[in-house]
Amino acid sequence: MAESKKTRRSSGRKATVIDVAKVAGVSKSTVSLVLRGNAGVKAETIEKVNQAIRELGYIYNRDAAGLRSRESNLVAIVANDLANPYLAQVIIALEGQLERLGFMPIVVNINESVTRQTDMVASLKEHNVAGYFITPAPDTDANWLTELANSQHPVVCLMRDVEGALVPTVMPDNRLGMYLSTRYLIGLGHERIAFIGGIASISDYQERKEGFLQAMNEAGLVVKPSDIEPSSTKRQGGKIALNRVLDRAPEITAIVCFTDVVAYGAYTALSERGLTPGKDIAVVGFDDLEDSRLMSPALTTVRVSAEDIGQMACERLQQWRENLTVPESALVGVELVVRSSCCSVGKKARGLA
Amino acid sequence: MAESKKTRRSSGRKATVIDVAKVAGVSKSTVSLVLRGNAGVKAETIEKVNQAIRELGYIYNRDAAGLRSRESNLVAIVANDLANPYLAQVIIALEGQLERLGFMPIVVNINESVTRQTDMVASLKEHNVAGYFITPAPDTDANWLTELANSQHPVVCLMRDVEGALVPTVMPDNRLGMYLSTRYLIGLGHERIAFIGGIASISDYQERKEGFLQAMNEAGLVVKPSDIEPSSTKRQGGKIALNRVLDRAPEITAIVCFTDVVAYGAYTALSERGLTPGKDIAVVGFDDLEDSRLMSPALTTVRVSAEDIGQMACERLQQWRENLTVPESALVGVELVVRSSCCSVGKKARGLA
DNA sequence: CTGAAAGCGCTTACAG
DNA sequence: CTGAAAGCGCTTACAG
Repeated sequence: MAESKKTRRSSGRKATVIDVAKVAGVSKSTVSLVLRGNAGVKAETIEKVNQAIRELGYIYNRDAAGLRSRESNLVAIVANDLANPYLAQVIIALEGQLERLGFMPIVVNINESVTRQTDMVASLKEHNVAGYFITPAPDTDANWLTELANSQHPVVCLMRDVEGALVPTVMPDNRLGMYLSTRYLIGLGHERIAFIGGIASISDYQERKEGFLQAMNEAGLVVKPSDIEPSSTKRQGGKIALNRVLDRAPEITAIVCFTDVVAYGAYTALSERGLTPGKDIAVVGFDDLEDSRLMSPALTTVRVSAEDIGQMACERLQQWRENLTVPESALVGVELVVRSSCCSVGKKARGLA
Repeated sequence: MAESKKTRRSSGRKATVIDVAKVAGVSKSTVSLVLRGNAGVKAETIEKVNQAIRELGYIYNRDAAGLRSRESNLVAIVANDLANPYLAQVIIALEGQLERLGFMPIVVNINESVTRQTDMVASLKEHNVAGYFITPAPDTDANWLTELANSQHPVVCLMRDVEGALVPTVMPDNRLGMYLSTRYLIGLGHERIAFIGGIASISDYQERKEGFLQAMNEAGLVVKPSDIEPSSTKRQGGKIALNRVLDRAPEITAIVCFTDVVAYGAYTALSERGLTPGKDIAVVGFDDLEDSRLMSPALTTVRVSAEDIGQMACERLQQWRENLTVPESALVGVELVVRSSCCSVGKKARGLA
């Protein structure tokens, strides 16, 4: 039995729909209906077909199916940086959603390079993917993105907005998140607060900075331009930025970090300066990575649910496919998670002591 | 001009090879030869064809091409855990290599689940990918893997070995790496050394443990079973494992960690215990992640070049495709990177003091 | 619910 | 180097 199966399988070419039809004793069309899960085929027939498929080791040929039907089950997740742990979480959330909808998610990494982004997307077009999720590379051309959406399939931007592009974006409420964390620090009595990390050419940086500035302005606190220090979003960037800012102004008592990873870098730099976060200086992050509650002290940060981002992004893809109408952008809610990395200061601290 | 282009593009169906042939004034066959980069077409003709392609906004249909030629430019990277930063580095290295070879790398995340692995690979088969790189999920069936390699396209395992599977594996010399780091600790005078982190059902865990035990045995040091504490490979796992091991035996003076991430968790736990790595206790990791030199103290660890893994894995894929012969497995070299997380102890420390 | 026929857009011999 | 023809393995109307 096992022997005969093996023989049949390895004998000659791969099985096709025709072979399956023969073995099942039905027509090609019927096999196709079963393969596509079409309603209205007798249960008994379905069973016969599936039996034949197993027997022959038949493998569905999606190249042929896609050529004829012009449809594809592939959805591309075009990721700007696979080494970014928050993005990894978003990808995982997206994958879960997409599979439930019957899509095959494939991720393509562009490493923050517009050139790679252009090349990879061109290849994906040739493969006729059903839709795109994309965290656009810095300096992505708005027209390029709009054309992708027009001429091809649904496109949803994640995490970053490309100004002028007619494409829905799903991203955290960056402004609100930073506003909340900054207000929290102000409430603890901090008056000289620095903002470190992030690359100025990306939309989320601008939004987070605005949230920070808004909170400061509302409290009547001035922000010196030199207290804002952009940097790479890697750990190393946080370390460098923190040192720059504290070298210039040791009187700073609180640090707002562009992301948790930047905050981790700040932790390192502080420790090398003999300063303890949560005691000598306050630090807040953004993202609430899994690791952040394991830092010591545990990092106070802004939580953005990767699950929510994945879900809202998928909803938009579906809406686009079904109604053929371009969905609205969406802001995902944020939440301040208070842990142990912030101390009180000044009158506030004395008052509490 | 811009106007006429637009009109042409949006008028009706997508351009095909036939349209390109008409505009270029050549035959379908010639267009195909140009598309496939076939040698032996006049430069002038190539230019005419490319001009027509641009003019029409022609998009190559890989479903049709794949159906006819049975070839594909897709190579799948089946990743067990996208949240693992070391794996992210390996993926990035692999992508670089694959693109130079003209492949389109797509990554598929299986989240350490055999079920997802089976499902995703089944889908990839339907898409007729040209080859597979795979970091097998725990409890992967050796026969399943062998069959994948037999019946389909080249398969190269990364990082983990599946015992009994007839598939080449490219992974670090785990045994040597741990042997080196343990010897180093022994050289610093440590006698009671714990090994923490890692999941026992995966090959790299066994190999790293063996390297550790070998060094201990050679030095005539006994290892209590309770000084070996497996755990998840996440940061949280390292934290828990460290606490378990030190709760049982506070006299332990050095910790060998399964990975750098586990070591990060150990750092957290130590700090909460009021212990400083590199002063009160020695810690070594494995992987040499980018972050490890930024920890404070900077982590002593075993470096494995992700670039080398990517390169050797690609070589094997190519060899398989070209010679139709299954390549040998390969061990990638390792290197001990001494930084500041290890202290001397006992006679050794006193001698130096 | 089933069958025979056409066709998706390429590539592949093969003849010129 | 080019052209006419066949065919890859499906899905899609359409007739029964």
